[in-house]
Amino acid sequence: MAIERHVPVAEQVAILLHGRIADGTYAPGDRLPSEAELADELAVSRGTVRSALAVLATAGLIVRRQGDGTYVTGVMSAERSLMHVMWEFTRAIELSGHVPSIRVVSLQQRPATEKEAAALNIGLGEQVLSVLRVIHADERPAFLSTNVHPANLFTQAIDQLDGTIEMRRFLQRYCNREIVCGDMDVSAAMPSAEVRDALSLGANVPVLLVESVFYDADGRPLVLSTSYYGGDKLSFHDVRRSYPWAKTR
Amino acid sequence: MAIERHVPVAEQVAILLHGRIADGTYAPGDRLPSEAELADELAVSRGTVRSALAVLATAGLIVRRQGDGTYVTGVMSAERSLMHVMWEFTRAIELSGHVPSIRVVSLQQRPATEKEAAALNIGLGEQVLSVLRVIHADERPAFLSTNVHPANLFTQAIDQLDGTIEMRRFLQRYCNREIVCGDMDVSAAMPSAEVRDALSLGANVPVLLVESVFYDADGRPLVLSTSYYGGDKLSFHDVRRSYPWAKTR
DNA sequence: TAGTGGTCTAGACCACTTG
DNA sequence: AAGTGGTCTAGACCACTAC
Repeated sequence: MAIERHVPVAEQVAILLHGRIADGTYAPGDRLPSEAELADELAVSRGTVRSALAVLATAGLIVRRQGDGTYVTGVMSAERSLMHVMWEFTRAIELSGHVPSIRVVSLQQRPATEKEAAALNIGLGEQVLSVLRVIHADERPAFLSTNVHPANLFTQAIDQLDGTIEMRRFLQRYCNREIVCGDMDVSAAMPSAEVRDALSLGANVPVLLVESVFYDADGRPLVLSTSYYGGDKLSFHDVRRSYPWAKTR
Repeated sequence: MAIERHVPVAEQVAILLHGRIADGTYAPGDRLPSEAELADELAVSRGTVRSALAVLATAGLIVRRQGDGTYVTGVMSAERSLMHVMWEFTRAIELSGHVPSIRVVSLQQRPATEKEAAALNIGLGEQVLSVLRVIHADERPAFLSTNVHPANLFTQAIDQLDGTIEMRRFLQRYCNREIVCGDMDVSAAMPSAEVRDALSLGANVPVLLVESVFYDADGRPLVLSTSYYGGDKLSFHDVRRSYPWAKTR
């Protein structure tokens, strides 16, 4: 028998409301029913409705105005931060209207370099799993990406691993770990000959270089990722996350 | 008599706990008192304590583990997203250990171009306020930035505006608007002669180009910002914001 | 098993916007 | 004045972890 997963009520409410926005029951510009009405209709407490609405508001799907009401914005994507782009290349490519595919160049286990050991918080020379891939958009190479994981996260033999799945799912499936945050460096660079080749670029075309370390909820490094992007630009949406009380005087 | 600002209890609790973490009362690695103990000590409800802790957890200052406890992480900066970097250049420069300064190149009012009108959701040819600035780090130019605002946000005469203050404060002070989210494009580019000059760059050095539109809580565009960054790399920290239920199956 | 954080409820009052 | 979202409370039960 499958594990019975307890699904929080607020989550179910959020999914339900998300569905109503997605299918146009609540269309962009519409005002949603009040918290009290929703609580009444769904037979849950007002606090539960508020939790669900807070999720949708944070995602940008709705806007809430005290004394007025809750309105549908028309924004539908909740996963457009730069971090999401970097850990879910294919979704980012889909969102921009192209067809993604992942090709594995190499997948190997080897000792960590000094830089990798420092970033992943492991001993120098400890084993790492290194995955080099090219992510295509409509059969044209877009990203050249190297993911380096601490090998001790994995229990499977290396030839059991499927390198064509997205980094985040890869970590979920094989390590049962969830990416929660990341430190990222973005810079402009002239590509080396290898990178230029892999991305089929002309001469004298700069690329974006994104170097990231992603962590789980406990702050453990899961992956050091180095990605070159040869396309036009990376687009994303960001929402404020500073302290609400951090007013500028 | 000054306006009496009502300060939510949860916010006061968050500030208090933030202070205890900052001053080492709760040191990195320490376990915080339980929610019940904090609620008891501060004479507030457990829900209020939870709200405060949620803010600190989102900022990354603490980690919470069900059945175990709440722990201090050692991470102190809550404002390191790329969006914050782009709207608070000087803070980003400070965080990287340098001394920032802002120099205004020009500040003028003129009709909007087609691109500006589209981005700012105003009519073509409506007036905009355009601010061109160079942001220095330790007397070396780091960013060349143009901010274009809808002129109708401003009531002051143009010569009353102080262009040396940060964009976010600028909007707060003169328009009473708060930046809440933004759409951003990041790309690598070869700088034009003017940009190369302004940033004192050598030949054949690529720059980062960040084009952003920032919005207030109601989705109104406040500014179209175009920034060139001539330094090594932009570093920032990002926290997951996808739907908690958006599990990858 | 005791104690932690996670969720939900029902009710109250406040701040704000709209008519 | 009526109705909205924003905040806070007190209490309950559950899921999980450490001992």
